Amino acid sequence: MWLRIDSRSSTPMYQQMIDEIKARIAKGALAPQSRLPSIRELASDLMINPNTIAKAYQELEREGVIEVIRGRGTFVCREQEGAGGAVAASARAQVRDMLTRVLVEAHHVGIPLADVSRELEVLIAGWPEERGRYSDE
Amino acid sequence: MWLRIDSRSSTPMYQQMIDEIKARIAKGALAPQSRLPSIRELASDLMINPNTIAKAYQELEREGVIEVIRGRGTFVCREQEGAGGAVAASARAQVRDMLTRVLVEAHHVGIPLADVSRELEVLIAGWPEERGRYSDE
Amino acid sequence: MWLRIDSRSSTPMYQQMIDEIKARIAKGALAPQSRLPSIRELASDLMINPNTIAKAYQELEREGVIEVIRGRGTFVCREQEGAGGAVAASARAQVRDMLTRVLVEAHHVGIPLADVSRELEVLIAGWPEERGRYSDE
Amino acid sequence: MWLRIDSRSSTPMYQQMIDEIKARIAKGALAPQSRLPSIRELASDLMINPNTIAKAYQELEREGVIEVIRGRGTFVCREQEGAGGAVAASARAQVRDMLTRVLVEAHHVGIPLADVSRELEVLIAGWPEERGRYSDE
DNA sequence: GTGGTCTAGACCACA
DNA sequence: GTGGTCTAGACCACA
Repeated sequence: MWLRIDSRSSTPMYQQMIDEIKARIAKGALAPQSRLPSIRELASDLMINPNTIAKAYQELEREGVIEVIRGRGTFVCREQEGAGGAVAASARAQVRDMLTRVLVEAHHVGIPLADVSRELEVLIAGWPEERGRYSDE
Repeated sequence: MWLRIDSRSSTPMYQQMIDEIKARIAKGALAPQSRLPSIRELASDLMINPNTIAKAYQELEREGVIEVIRGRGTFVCREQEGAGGAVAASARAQVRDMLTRVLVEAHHVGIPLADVSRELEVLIAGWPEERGRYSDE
Repeated sequence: MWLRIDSRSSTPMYQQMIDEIKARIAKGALAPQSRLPSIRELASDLMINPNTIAKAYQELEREGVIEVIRGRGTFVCREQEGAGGAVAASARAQVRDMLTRVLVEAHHVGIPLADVSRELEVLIAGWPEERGRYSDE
Repeated sequence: MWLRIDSRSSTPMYQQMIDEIKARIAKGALAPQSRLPSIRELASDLMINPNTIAKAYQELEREGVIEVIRGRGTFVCREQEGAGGAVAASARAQVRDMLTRVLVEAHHVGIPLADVSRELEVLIAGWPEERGRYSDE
């Protein structure tokens, strides 16, 4: 089974697919240019309505993560480089926002903020491939 | 206006309220024991149906964040419990999960992971009050 | 403080008073004929609205547990003997209903029914005074 | 009629539904995995507003008794968790509390405590299925 | 088809 | 005054 989806989860199935595919790409488990299963394949594989797969793929395409080439299939885009300037600013704002949420949640379950920081370091240290990007400092 | 809600957002209004109130408490902007506006007050303030406010308050009460005192009003709880035992494990797993999401998202918008880490440090440094909790190291 | 009431509890304060007073009588901590504090005394003692006390006392009087004697005060009734016949049947039905609830709850939290039974035996064994009533067998 | 609800009862209708459904599951009358009627079905069946049914279902889901599968319907959960750790302790305390209430009530209606005990034995003996749980002795 | 969100408004219980 | 329950009905997201 190419993908593992939990139909009982509260996050919609199409969203789970989006998250999982983006995660694989980010971790290098899905290389740029590589081909994704067709909607039909995946639908019968997961025993899920094809419309659900289609919705996930459409959203991924809209985000510029994958691209559909008529008659050939669906592929991971070469590079998703965050654009500079205004777009970058909003992207950073979004990341900051997500981090704030993590801290708020940590507070309410009684986890010290320092532990959150340490946890992040561990995750980054174990991250598969961070191919020579430069910090924008 | 006590709270700012975006009725056009895709996240439900009641969820926005929950998030915002938890954030304020976590940041110390809403002190323990302090009183929240009554459902009717907030409803007329935000021009939102009272049922929507009630739903948010009920969920916050269920989470142990606020408490209702009959006929008197709604108040921020004294203390959010420290993480202990099985609860702590799942809470930490959740935090790790949220952090992973942040890293995945950062990758896709082209933000170096080191920048995410730095951003987190900045947020923690500016966090209003972290009253002497101990890391569990 | 004669009585301990939790204003934060989800069970109404007047109901807590009813439960507690009935429990004390059942356990012999409040003897028949003994005098209860006046509404005013209790209200100022607990810093609670007198109307709330009055409501509890009224309900207890309606149930035949206490009696108000004009100008003298409020007293625990001599004996609350369950009447025979039809009343007894409905009383037994109520008890059976409560026991069923306990078993349902026990099931859902994963407590074996045998443990519930054992727990009940322990409670009965430690019951202060069961003055020679006869089982109706 | 799948469910019997008393709209004149002082216990809210949604609470009656919760109690009844949990009771059926505990007695094995509603098997794990089995499907509950849809909100709309049940609403028109009972001539009750769908929102009221939804509230009951949501609470049951929160308690981990049933689960919603998107677009498919609502189902009884596979297994109710066994009581372990801190949860177990508070669960047992709650059961003890409920039993105490029963004894207090029995006293006041004149039912000997021994009869309560016997009644419980009868209920347990007639309990549909108690599939090999172990007492924690 | 399924459940989730929200409104406008009535009525009730509690303090 | 406070919050809780319920209705009738609209509209939306998901599968």
